[in-house]
Amino acid sequence: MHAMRAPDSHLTIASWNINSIRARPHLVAELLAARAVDILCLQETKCANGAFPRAVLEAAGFGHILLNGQPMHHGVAIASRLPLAAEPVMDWQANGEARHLAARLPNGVLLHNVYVPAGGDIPDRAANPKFGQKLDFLARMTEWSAALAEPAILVGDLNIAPLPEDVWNHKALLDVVSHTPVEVETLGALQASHGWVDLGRRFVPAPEPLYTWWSYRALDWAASDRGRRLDHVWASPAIAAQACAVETLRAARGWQRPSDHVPILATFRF
DNA sequence: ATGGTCGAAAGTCGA
Repeated sequence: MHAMRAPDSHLTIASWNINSIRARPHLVAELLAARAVDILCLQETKCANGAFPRAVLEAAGFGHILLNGQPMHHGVAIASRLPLAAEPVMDWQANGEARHLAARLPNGVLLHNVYVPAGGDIPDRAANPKFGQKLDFLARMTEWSAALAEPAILVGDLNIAPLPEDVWNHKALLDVVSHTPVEVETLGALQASHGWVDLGRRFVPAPEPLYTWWSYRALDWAASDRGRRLDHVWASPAIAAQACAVETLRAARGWQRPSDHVPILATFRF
């Protein structure tokens, strides 16, 4: 008989673009009932802080909640079973959009929750300012990342599927925003700036297809399976060494009134 | 085939 670690030595962090928390509190409850999550990072909450439905999280034991929301668009949140200490919030576009939250966990680890701009439909700066704003957001984030002084975990909707196997058809999506070469290169520079380890791909290596998002516009998302891996969990090398599992919860795309994104869960031995 | 579906909001716009 060999020794086993106590359950409380494991910590599971989930990241999920919920596409409006007020429209989908039932999904949060379903996730927290289905999986042993300790910390839940949400993106696209789409509500002001005062309108955030805290009760659904508190009822599930997530009494520690950090919010960076705004009316209508964007918005991020971190909800936790464990106490969190708020850390400075970044505004990489300097335009007030709520796209970042940071928290220090009880064990001292820093957690960053990010919602990268989608970038519009046309992959050209001149024709589509949103595309340039997306690249600029990532460039400023890269400067920040390069200067980080301590190990961290970075999760969120990065709105880029970097690998050929991160999309349902690499060639067909080369000129589709989220998978263009310039976006992949820009995300690669961000990753390299800190040596971030892509935990999704550490546990499901390419060329296995891996997706976290399926369009609402598909007649049958599961049958066509035209997905993209837009949601990520990254960690500094020292923290990545403590990761023991990653799961993308594909089934959540089929839940009632689903988000178009599914949760990605990472478990660490801390 | 330039569609198709969502949410927020009450116009369309962004995703």
